Amino acid sequence: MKDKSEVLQGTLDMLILKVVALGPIHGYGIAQRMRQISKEVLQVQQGSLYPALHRLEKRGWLESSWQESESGRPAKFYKLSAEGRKQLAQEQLSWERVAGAIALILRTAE
Amino acid sequence: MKDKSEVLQGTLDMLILKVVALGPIHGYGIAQRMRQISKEVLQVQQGSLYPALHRLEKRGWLESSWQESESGRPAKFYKLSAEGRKQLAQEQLSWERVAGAIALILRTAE
DNA sequence: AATGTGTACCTAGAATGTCGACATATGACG
DNA sequence: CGTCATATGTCGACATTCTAGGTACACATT
Repeated sequence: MKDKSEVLQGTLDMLILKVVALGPIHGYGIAQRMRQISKEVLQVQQGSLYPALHRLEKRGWLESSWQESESGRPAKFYKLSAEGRKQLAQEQLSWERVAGAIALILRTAE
Repeated sequence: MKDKSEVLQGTLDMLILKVVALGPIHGYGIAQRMRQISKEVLQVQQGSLYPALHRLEKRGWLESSWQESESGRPAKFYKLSAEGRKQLAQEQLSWERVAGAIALILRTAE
């Protein structure tokens, strides 16, 4: 009966990569931006966000550096690596393939 | 580097409910039908399929009965219950909401 | 007669990912 | 001084899917 768990398993990495691709941004900002662009639908929890960021950095798709946030406090800014850009492109293709297939099923008439 | 894992986490239940909604069908047939409709994209593994069917039956969304399959051998046929129909409608709505939100993010220009 | 292939069911264990809850710290504002 | 928004992080629980195994029967091929 959960109403708020809105991030589809397996899509979070792609979404993060995509948001970071829009320009360097810190973790907290990623969550805000995702929420804003998606009109409040996609709400990443912190317990999902930070592990995901570490995962992506470990795999070499993101690079980070400490800088000052807009509010003047320290924050870890992420940017996309070259490999991250490739990965994003691939995940996007895969998403479209699968989402298209699901649409086919859902649209099948009785 | 997995190439074949094609079922998006969280969508399997919905897909199964939808395929069963097309008419009574046995488990093995569900996998075939899904694969066929999706043009070979969605390939459910048996290790995912059967636990899912038991899960769905336990929750009261599917009902089963042993009957003869087309090949003459016994097979467990599933049909959608009234609650299953409701559940399917709800999951479909939720899917469209989330898939739409993801599309918004992916389409955001730099 | 033996072997393989397709149908049809099933389970156990591992891997993964997400969430809820918690913990920490700072700056701004009343 | 307390509270809120910002900002990072961890930990354990939970659900889901996959890999890999198993059983059994029918039919076709060798």
